[in-house]
Amino acid sequence: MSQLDQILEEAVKKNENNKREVKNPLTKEMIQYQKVLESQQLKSQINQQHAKKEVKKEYIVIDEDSTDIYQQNKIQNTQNGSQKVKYVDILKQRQEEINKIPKDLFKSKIVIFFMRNFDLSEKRVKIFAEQIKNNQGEVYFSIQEYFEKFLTFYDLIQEKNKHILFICPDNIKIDELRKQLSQYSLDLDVVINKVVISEYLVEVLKQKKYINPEPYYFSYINQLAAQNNLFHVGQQEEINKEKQQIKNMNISQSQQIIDENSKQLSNSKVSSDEDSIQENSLDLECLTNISRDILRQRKMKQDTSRQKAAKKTRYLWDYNYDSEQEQQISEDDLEKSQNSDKFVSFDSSFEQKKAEYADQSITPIKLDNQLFLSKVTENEEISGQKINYLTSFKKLKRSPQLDNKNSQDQFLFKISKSTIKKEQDLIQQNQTSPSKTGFKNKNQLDYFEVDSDQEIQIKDEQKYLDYLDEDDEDFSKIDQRFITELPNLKVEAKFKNDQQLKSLKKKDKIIEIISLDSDEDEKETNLGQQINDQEQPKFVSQPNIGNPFKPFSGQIRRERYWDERKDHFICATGAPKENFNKLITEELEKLLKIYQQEKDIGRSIAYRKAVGIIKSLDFQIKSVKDVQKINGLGEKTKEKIKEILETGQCQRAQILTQSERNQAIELLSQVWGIGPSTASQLYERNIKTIAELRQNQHLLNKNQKIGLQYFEDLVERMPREEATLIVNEVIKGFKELYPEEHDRYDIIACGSYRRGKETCGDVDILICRKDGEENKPKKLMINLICKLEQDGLLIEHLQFPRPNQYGSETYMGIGKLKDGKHRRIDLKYYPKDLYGYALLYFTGSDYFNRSMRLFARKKGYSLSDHGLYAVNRIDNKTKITSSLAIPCYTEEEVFAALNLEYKPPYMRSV
DNA sequence: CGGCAAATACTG
DNA sequence: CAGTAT
DNA sequence: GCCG
Repeated sequence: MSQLDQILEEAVKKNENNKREVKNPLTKEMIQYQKVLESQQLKSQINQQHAKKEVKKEYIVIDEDSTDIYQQNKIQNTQNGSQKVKYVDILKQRQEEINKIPKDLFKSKIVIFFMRNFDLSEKRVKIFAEQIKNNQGEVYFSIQEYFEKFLTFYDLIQEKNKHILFICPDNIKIDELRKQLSQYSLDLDVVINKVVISEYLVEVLKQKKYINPEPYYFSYINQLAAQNNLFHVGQQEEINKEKQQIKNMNISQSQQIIDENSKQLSNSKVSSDEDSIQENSLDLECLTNISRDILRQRKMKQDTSRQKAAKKTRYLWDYNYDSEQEQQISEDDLEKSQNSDKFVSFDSSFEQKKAEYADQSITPIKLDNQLFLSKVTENEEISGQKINYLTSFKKLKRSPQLDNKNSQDQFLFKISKSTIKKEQDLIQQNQTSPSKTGFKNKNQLDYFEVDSDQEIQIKDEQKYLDYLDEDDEDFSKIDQRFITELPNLKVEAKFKNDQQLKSLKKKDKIIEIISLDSDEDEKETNLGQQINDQEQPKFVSQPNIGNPFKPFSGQIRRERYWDERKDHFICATGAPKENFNKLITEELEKLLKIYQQEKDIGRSIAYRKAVGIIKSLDFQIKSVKDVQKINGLGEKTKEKIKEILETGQCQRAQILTQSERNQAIELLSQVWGIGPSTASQLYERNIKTIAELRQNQHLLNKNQKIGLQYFEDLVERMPREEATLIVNEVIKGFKELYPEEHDRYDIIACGSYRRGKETCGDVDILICRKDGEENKPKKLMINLICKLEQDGLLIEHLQFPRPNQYGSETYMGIGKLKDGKHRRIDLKYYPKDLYGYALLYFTGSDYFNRSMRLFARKKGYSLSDHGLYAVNRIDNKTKITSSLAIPCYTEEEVFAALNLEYKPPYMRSV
C-alpha cells in the first residue's frame, strides 16, 4: 500500500469520523472519484518531475538579464548550440507581445518609469521606451528627471493638462509612491489612475479601461510558466473529458486505475536505486502536496460554512436580529438577501474572475505553485547566484489573474535529506501517520527528542533564514524540521512529564477524554464575584507547564541569545506605577500624535518606543546623562529631552500642534471611525470643526455618523467608577440571561481599567469560559447583546459579532447608564483555550503588546490574541507556523513560555 | 537600507 | 483589493 | 527616528 493511499484513506476515515459521509452510495463513489483524481494527479506530477530531470536549463530565464546569469548561460548555451534558439524565441516573443499593445496607448503621452526595484527587464523597458518615442511620446525614468526639464514654474503650468502615464513595478510600496509624488506636489489619489503596474501591464490597463478588454494577452511570466508545463493551459478540455470518464466508471474500474497508478509509483521507486533518496523525497513532496490539498479542501468547507454563518449574522443584523425571526430564515431568504444591494457579496475573487472570463471563452489559469517553486529552486545551484526566488514566486501569487483566496499556504519548503530519511524511517516504523489525530501514546512523541550531538547541518536553507544580526552565534544550523508542514512533522514537541502531555491533549482534544484529576475539580474560585479593583480574577489554575517546544539546539541558542538581551524590551522590565517624567512623555506624545497623523510609521514607532522607555524608568530624568546609554533613545530624541528639561517644552511639538491643519485633523480624528486619512481628506474639503462636519454628514459612513452623533460624550474619558458600574450591569444582564450557566464564565473588564487607571476611554469586556469546558450556548453573544439592549444599556451597535476561524467574537457598540453619558463598550467572547492570550492582548497597553510580540518574534515565535506559535520566517512577509499553539491557559503561562517574568497589569502601562 | 505587532472588519 | 480603522 |  502506498503512502498516498494511506493518507487518502485516513482522509476518508476522518470523513467518516466527522459523520460527513452519508450512507448514500453516491458519496462513496465521489470519494473514490476523488481518489482517482488525486492518484492521476500524482502520476502526472511524477511524470513531470521525471521530465524535469532531463531538461534542466530551461527555467533559468525567469529573471533574465537583470543579473549576470542570463549572460553566463547565454554564452554556455551558445557554446552548447542546442538551446540557443530558445532564448532567441523568448526575445522575439517579448517583442511580439509588446507589439500587441495598441500603439496609440502611448501616443503623445508623457511616460514616467519608476525604475527603483523595477521588475521589468531592462531590455523590455527599452523596447517600451522606443515604442513610446516612436509615437511622439516622452519617456522619463524618474519623476525627478521629468521635473528637471522645467526651468520655471511657468513651464510646469504649461504641462498641466498633459496626460502622464506612470509605469511602476508591482512590488512598489504604495506609501513610497505617495511619498515620491508628494515631493513634487503630486497627489497620489489624483494620479493613481495613471499608474500602471509593470508585470501585469496589460491586465491592469484592461482593468483601468485604457484599452479594450480583449483577451489577447497573458503576461510574459505566465507564458514562460506555461511553456514549462506549469499551467494547464488549453488542456482544460482534455482534463474535463478525463474527469467525465472517471465519473462514468464504477468503483471496481476506478480501483483498477488506482492500483495501476500505485504500481507505477512503486516501480518508479525501485527503478533507480542509486538515486533512492531523491526518489523518495519526490514521494514526500507529492505527499505534501496531496495532504495540503486535503487540508485546503477542508478549509474551503470551513470557509463556506463560515460564510453561511456570516451571511446569517448579517441578515440578522440588518433585521434587528429578532431571534424568533431567525428561526424562520430559509435558504431562499439568505440567498435573496445576499443578492440585494443591502448586502455584501461574499464571492471570492477567483470565482468572479471565472465568471468574467466565461463569455470570453478563456479558462482562468491556475498556477501550480508547488511545482513552479520546486522547478525554480532547483536551478539555484546552476545559477550560483543569490536570487530571491521566493519573492518572484510571491509576485506570481499576487497576480490578480491568478489570485485565489484559498491558495494560501501553498509553499513548498526544502527539507534536508537527512530529515527526509528520518521521516521515512518514522513512517515505516509506525506505519500510520502520527498527524493531528496521532499522539496515540507517549512513546510516539519521544522520537522528537533530538540529541544535540546529532545536530544536522543544513547548508541549503541558509539563504532562507532571516536570522538577525549575529556575530558570535551561527543560527543557520537550525533544523528546518521545526517548521515543516508535512503532516507528521506538524508539531514537534517533547514533554517533560505526563502533565504536559495531558494539557496538550486536552487542548487539542486529541483523543480520549482525560479523567480530571482531583486538583482540577477543586476549583470553584471567584464564581460570579464582583470585579475587585486590585484582585485580578483567576482562571482555573493550571500547572505551569512553561514551553513544551524544546526543539533543536539552534533554536535553543537563539532563545538563549534573546533571553540574555531581554532587558532591551519593555515587556521584560515593565513600568512603575508612577510616571516620574510626565512632562517629557507628554511633550513627546504630542510629537508622536503628529507623526501618527502624518502616517510617518517609522517616526511614530520611534517616538512610541521612546515614550515607552521613559515611562518605564523608575527615576526622574534630571539631565541627559541619565538616559545617555539607553538603547532606543537616539541623538535626536535626547536633544529633545534636553530641550524639554531646559525650557519645559519642545519647540517642534509646539509649532506642529499649533498649526491649524494639525489641530483640525486631531479634532476630527477623535470621532470614532475617522482616522488620520479621513480626517485629512475632510480637512481638504475645508471641514475643520465638528459643527462643519455635522453639516456634511453625507461624507461619512454609517459608523462614522454614529460616532459623530455621540461625539461630545465619547471624547470624554469616563471615571473608573462608571466603568465598574457598566461592567456590573453587563454581569447582571448575563446572569439574568443564563441564570444557571453564568457562573461558568468569567466576565472581566480589560483595557486601561484592568491596568488600574483612574479614567478609561472605553470598557473592554472579555467573556470566557472558566471551568475548562467549552460548549458555548449558541448565539451567546447575540442574546447577550439583545438583552443588554433591552435593559437599556446598549444604545448603538458599531460592529456586530461574526464567527471567525478561532471561535472568538467581537462586538463593538455604544452604551449608556441611566443618567450617564454615552460610552464605548466592547464585548468579546473568546474560547477558553485563548483565555490567556486574549486577556493579555486586551489588557495592553498597545506598546507593551508590541514589545512582547517583538520579543516573541525575535525568539522564533509569533504571539497574537490567538496564541503563541512557533514560527519560521522565510522573509518578512512569509512565515510558517506550527499548527498547534503552545498551550497557555493563563497570562502567567504566556509569560512563562517566553521566559519572561510575570508583570501584573498595572505594570504594563507603558 | 529595510524594518518597525498582528489580526480582523468594513468600504468602495 | 487597497485603504482605513480598530 | 532608531537599529543593526
